[in-house]
Amino acid sequence: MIKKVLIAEDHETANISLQKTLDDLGINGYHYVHYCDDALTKIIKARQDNDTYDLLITDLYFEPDQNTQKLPDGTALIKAAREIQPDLRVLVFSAENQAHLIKALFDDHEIDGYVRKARNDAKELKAAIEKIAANQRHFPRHDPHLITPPDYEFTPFDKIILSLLTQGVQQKDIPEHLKRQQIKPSGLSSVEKKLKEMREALNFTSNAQLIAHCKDMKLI
Amino acid sequence: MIKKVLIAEDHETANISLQKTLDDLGINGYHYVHYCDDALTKIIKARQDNDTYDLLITDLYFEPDQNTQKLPDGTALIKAAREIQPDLRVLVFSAENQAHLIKALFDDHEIDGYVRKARNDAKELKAAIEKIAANQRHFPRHDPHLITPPDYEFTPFDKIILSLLTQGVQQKDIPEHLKRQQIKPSGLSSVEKKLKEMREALNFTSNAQLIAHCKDMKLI
DNA sequence: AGCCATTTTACGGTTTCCCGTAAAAAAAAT
DNA sequence: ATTTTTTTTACGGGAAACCGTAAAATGGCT
Repeated sequence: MIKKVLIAEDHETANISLQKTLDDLGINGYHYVHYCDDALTKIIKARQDNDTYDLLITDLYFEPDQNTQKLPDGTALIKAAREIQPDLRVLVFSAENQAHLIKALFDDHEIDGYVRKARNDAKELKAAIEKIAANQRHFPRHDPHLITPPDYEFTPFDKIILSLLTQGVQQKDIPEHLKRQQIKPSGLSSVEKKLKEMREALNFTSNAQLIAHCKDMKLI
Repeated sequence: MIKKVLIAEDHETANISLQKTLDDLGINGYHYVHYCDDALTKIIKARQDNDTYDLLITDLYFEPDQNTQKLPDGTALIKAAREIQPDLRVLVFSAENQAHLIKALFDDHEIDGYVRKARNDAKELKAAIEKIAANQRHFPRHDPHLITPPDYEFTPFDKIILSLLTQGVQQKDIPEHLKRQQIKPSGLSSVEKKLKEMREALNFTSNAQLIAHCKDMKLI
C-alpha cells in the first residue's frame, strides 16, 4: 500500500501535475520539493521520525540555479536516498528517452518504475503507481521513441579522447594531455587505434560522424 | 480580456497543469488538444461560428505518433492559425532555451509571450497570461539558462556542408554531392574556405570542435 | 627468474586535410 | 561592350591523420 509519497521535480508545472495525479489516486499523504537536496533532507527527517516514505517520484535532471546543491541529479538522489532507506521505492519521471540510460536505472539502481514525459504520461503515471503499490515494477511499454541501445559500449577512455577532440585538441596533441592526466595508454598509436575501433564498431567512416553520433547520444 | 483559450500541448501532464493554471486565473472557457492539427481544426471551426479564441497556448515540439499530422510543430501551427485569424494572441510554452529561436518567434511570428518550462513556470505562466490580457507582450525574464545567441550566422550552405560531414562524407568527396544536388559553389576550395570561415568565426581549431558545437546548438 | 600472451608504442608510407596564391569565371558597374 | 569587382576554382607545398607492421613494454603464470 502506498500512502506517503515524496515528489522531487523542479519544473513547477510538472510538479503540480504529479500532485494532481496523486490526488486522483486518493493518495493525500504526499510532500513535494523542487530541489534534490530538499528531497534528501525530508527522507532523512522521515527516517528519524520513524515515518518513512513509501515512494519517491523524481525527475532525472534538475536545473542548477543560485541555490547550490550537493546532489547534482536524480540518479544521485536515488543513490543517497537508498543509503538512508534501502527499501524506498522509486518511480522516475523524466523526458529521457535513451533506452540504455533507462535500463541502467532498473539494473544498477533497481528503480521500481519509469514513466517518460510524453503524450499519455498522466495515464501512465497512474498505472505505474498502481503497479508499484501492488509490488510490481513498471517498465516503459514498447515505445518507438525510445532510442535503441548503442551498438558499442564506450569506455571512460573512449570518452576522454572524444571529449578532447570536441574541445579542439588535435589528435597528435592528445598524448600529452593524457600524460598530464596520468592516463595509462597515452601513445598516439593507442589513440589512433581506439578511434579506428570506435568507427568500425559503429560502421562510420570519419571522426566527424563519430562525434556527431556521440553528441546525439549525449555521451559527451 | 481573455475568456476563450485553446491549449495545444501533447504531454498530458503539461496539458493538465495548463488547464489548472487557467482554472486558478478564473478562465473557464478553455479547450485543450494534444495535436497541432486538432488545434487548427478548432480555430477554423470557432472562426466559422463567430466565436473565436482569445488566446492560443502552444508547445513548440509535438512528438509524432501513429496519427499522421499535417502540421509538424508549434511554429507551423502559429503560422496557419494566424492565416485563419490574424488577431489571435499566442503564448508559447516550451522547454526550448536557445535565445535566437525564441527571438525569432517574437520577431518573425509576433508571438505575445514565451514561458520556458523550468523551475517557476507555473507562476510565470500566470504572469504572462495576465500581461497578455492587458495587451502587453511577455518576454522571458533574463534567464541564465537561455543559451546566448550564436556568434555566427549559419547559412543553408554551411549547414549542408556540416550535415554531409556528420553523415560520414569525407571532405574531398563533398563537391560531387553538391553537384548532384545542383548547389552553386561546389568546388573543393569553396568547401575548405567555408569551413575555415566557420572555425575562425567561432574561434575553433578543428572541424571536430565545430561539429560538436553545432550539435549542441541543434543546428544539425 | 624466465616464458608467454597481451598491450602499448615507435616508425614508415599513403591519403586526406589545410592554406595560401593565382588563374578562371561570374557578376556588377560604367 | 569593356572594365572592375567579386566569387569560384585550380594548383601545390606542408601538416595532420590514417594504417599496417614490427619493436618494446607490461602483466600474468609456472
